[in-house]
Amino acid sequence: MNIYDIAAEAGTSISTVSRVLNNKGNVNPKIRDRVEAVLKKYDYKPSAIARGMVSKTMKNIAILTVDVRVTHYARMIYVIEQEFSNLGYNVSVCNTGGSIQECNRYFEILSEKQTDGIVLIGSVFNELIKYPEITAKIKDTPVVIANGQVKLPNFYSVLVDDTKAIRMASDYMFDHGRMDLFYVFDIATDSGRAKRQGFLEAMKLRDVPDGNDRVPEDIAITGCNNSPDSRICEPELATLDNKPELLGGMCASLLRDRMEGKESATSVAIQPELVVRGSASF
Amino acid sequence: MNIYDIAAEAGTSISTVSRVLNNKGNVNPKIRDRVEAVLKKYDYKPSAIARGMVSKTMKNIAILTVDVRVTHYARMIYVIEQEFSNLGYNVSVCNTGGSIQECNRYFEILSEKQTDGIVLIGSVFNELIKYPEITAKIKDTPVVIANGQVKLPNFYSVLVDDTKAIRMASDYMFDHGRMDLFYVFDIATDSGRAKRQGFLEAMKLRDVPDGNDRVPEDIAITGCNNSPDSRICEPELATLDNKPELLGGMCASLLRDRMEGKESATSVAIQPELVVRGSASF
DNA sequence: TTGAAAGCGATACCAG
DNA sequence: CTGGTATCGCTTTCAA
Repeated sequence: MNIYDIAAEAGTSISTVSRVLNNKGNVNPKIRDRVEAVLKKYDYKPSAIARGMVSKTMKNIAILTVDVRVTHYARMIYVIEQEFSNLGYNVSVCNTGGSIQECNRYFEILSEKQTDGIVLIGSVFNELIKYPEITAKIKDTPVVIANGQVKLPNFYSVLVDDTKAIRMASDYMFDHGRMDLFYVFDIATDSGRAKRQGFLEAMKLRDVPDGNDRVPEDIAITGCNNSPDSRICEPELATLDNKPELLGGMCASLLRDRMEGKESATSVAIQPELVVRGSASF
Repeated sequence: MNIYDIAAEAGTSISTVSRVLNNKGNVNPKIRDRVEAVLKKYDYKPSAIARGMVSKTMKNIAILTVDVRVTHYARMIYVIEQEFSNLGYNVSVCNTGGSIQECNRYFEILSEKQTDGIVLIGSVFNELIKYPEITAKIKDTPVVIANGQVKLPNFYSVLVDDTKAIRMASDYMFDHGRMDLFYVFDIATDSGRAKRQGFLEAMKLRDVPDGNDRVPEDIAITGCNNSPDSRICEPELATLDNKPELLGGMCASLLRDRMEGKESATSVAIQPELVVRGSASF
C-alpha cells in the first residue's frame, strides 16, 4: 500500500494525496474528504524512508556514551530523548565503552544513515581531536559534547566546571575546620583530572551507629535485582538476581531470530537466583 | 557525491559500482581496482536511505521502556544495544513513562520508519493487550517483551519467574527461623504483583555499628554527581550537583539550534552546585 | 562481465 | 486547484 494505491482508490493523483498528507496547498474540500476517507480506511502512514530520500533526513539523532548503565549518563540520555522525541525524532544510543575504534564504527554507520545530529556524552570524547580521519566522517553533522570540547567547526560543547566544583567543596570543608581531606580519584579522563585539580576533597565512608539491632543477627534482609547498590552497604545486602543481562540477551536473540524469520519459541523463561550476602547470611 | 559520480570518475556504470560496493557478482579485477581507488579517494559511503528504499529496512531497532534511568532497565538496554550494534543495527531508546499514549505515539513513528524490531522492557506493557488499535500499528514488526506477555502473533516474551523468586527468598528466611517478615511493595505492575504473590519477604534496613567514628562529627564527606545513591545512607551524603538534566537539556537545545541552522554559542558552561546534607552539615 | 533501465515511494515544480 | 513528471540514490533484473 503506497501513495499510488491511495490516489487510485480516491480517484485522484498522488500530488493531491501528498498535499492532503502534508496539509499543504489548497485542496478541494470534496476531494480532500475522499482522500482522507481512504487514508483512514487503511490507517495509511507514508513511508518515512521514501520521504527521507527526498528530504535527506530520517529525523534521527544519536547519543554516544561510554556506557548507558552509568546512572549519570542515563539521566542525561533521558532528558535528551524526551526533548527530541517531542520534536518527532528518534534517539539511538551507542555504547562505545570509551573505545575510539567503536566510536569510529558508529560514526560510519551514522553518516551513512544521514543522522541529523550527534551528542557525545563524557570527556573521553575529547580524544577525538587526535583523529581527524575519524571526525572527518561526520564533518557535515552537528555534534555536541557534554562536558567536553573539540575544536572543530561542527563541534559544540556544554561544559561543567569540574575544577570549580571540587574547589567549592574543598573550600567548604577547610572553612569548617576540616584540614585532613582525602580525595578519591576515579578515572583519568579530562573531567577526572579537572576535579582533582580543584584541590583536595575529603572522602571516607563510615557508618553511624544507631540503635542496637544487628544485621543479620537481629534483622535479616533480602532485596531484589542484584543492583550495584546492594554492595555499597555493610553488611552487603543479600538479593535476588533476576539476571537483567541474560534477560536482555535473550530478548536480543529472540528478536533477531524473528527478524530473520527463524522458527523460535514464543516465550522463554529465566530462573532467578538467590544471592546470599552478609545481610542475610546465617 | 553519489553512485553516479563514482561510476563516471571510474569510467564504468553504476551497476558495476554497486557490485563492487556489495562484493557481488563477478567484476573484472582491473575495473574493480579502478572503482575501489575512486571509492577510497572520496571515502565514499553509499546512502543508507536510498538503500533502505530498495531493501525496506534501515537496520534499526527500538527499545521502549518506562525510563532509561532505572538501572535495571539500563542494564538490559546495554546488552541489547551491544548485541545489535555488532550486527550493524542502531538501537533507539524510547522512554514512555509507562503511558500507553506515549507508547502509541512511538509505535506510529516506528512503523513509518519501518523499524525492524521492537523490544518492550517492563511488565507495564502487558496493558497493550487491551488496545488492539494500538498494537495493530506494529502488527508486521516483531516485538519482544522482557518480563511481560501479550498474546498476539507478532509478540514474543522473555519471562522472569518473579513469584518463584520471592518464594525462594521467603522460604530461605523461614527456614532460618525468621518468622517476622516484612515485604515492601513497590509498584502495582504485574511483576510487582507476582512478587508479592510469592508470599512474604523480610525487608527492613538498619545500620550495623562499627567503630566509633561519627559522620559528620568525626568524618565529613562530600561526593560528586548528586546521584540517588547519595540519599540512601544515614546520614545522607553531601554532594556536588553537576546537573545532568540541565546538561542534557542544554545539549539537546544546542543540537537543535545547530540542526535548524540557527546561530548559537559554540560552547555553554554550567555551574555546579554544592548540596549540603547530613554527611557534611556543620 | 557489463550496462541500460525499471523500480522503490515519496516530494516539488510547473503547466494547465 | 489539479495532475504529470522529474528527482532523490540505490538495487536488481535482463539483454547484450
